[in-house]
Amino acid sequence: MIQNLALIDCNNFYVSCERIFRPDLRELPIVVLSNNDGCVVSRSNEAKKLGIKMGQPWFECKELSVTHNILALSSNYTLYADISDRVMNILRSYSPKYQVYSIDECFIDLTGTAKVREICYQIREHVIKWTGIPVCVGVGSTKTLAKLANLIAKKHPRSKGVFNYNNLTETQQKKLLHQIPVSEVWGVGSRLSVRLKHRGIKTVEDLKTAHIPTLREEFSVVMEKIQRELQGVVCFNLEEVTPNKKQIISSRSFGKPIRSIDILKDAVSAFVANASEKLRSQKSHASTVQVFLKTNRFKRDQAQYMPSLAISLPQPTNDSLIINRWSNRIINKIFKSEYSYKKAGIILSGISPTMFHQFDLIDSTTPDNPELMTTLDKLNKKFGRGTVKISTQGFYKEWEMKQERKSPHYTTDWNAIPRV
DNA sequence: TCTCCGATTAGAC
DNA sequence: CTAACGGTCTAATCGGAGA
Repeated sequence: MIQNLALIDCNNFYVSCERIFRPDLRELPIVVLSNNDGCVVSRSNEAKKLGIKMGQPWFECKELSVTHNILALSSNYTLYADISDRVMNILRSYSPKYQVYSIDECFIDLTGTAKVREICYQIREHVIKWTGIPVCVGVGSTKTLAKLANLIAKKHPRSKGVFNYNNLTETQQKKLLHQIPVSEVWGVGSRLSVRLKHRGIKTVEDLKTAHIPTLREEFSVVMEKIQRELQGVVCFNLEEVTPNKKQIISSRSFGKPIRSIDILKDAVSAFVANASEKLRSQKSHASTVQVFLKTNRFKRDQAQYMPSLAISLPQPTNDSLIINRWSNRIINKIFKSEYSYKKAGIILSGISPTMFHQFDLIDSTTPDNPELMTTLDKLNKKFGRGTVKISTQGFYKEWEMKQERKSPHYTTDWNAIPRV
């Protein structure tokens, strides 16, 4: 039977989250900035119309923002994650088979459901009524086609936020795919679309009907799967259980350049706390710790230095204190005092489930302390991140990122609720 | 010269 | 006042060491 797979995608998600608590911002051109108030990562339709590009550095928008009074907000991920949870909880009530694909996207399997179109409109109404977030729904027989259908739902006002590709006749499908540039296909980014264009593949219909052996030769097995998906053959299944991460990264650009090793260690200990907490939450251990430092790559006139060093742990662990000791050693090794650093980070890899951990009975030099870590996680969850810290983490403020335009944590902090 | 494996890069969102 | 440019993850590819 043909799948009725729906992709629900929140419109301008971060901007929409901000607007829930600031109705005065509706209809106004606003954007949300990435960490460190660096780039534009979410735009209201009004901001899009004024020509603000996705990913554009905010300082480049200065002129536009002044002339058109565009408001920029720092990103508030605590708020967005909380709103996302609420949206996902509503969506999963429509089908037991679903996949939360990203913070603002979810696939739900509506195969076998009668009146798919009506249900999709109902979903839209339900979500906006209960959370205030506008969404669009695209339906197709594969993930790739559902994504494409969602694009139509977003772009064409006539669709009123819902588009079902499965309802089209073959002729209509062909005509539609012929109008969409290949760069809009899920998995085809800027570089691939240039290469495809080189081969004469410009529209989605071109890709769907392209010569298979050529496609395999010139591109990858992934491209072949994308083509099959466009033809209606399922190659990307719904992943109902989210697989454990194989690598956990925590890194950040600093608010200003850092020259002091102590401040760097302070910053990295915060990254360690963050990454190992994630590791513990998926009940895993890591066997490799890697730390990297970077100077500001945009300052062409300054000497660049981007050291990175990975070490294998004597035994796998998820203990923040142990990981922090190793990361400090790495920093001692790679740090050079003649540079100013703009970014640092930690990468945990060699990840395996906690239960497979082989205890080393002979070398018990630095035993980890699971009870301490569990307590630490509980306290930080209850009272907020950073309540209990490791090492000197948080002693220095110099490295903290710039966030000059942040909104309150409306839904996760009682004190943030405006008083009447 | 081949193979293995960690390191690095490319690409996506 | 001035300078100001994200973060996370996976897969593919590279390249050096040892067989």
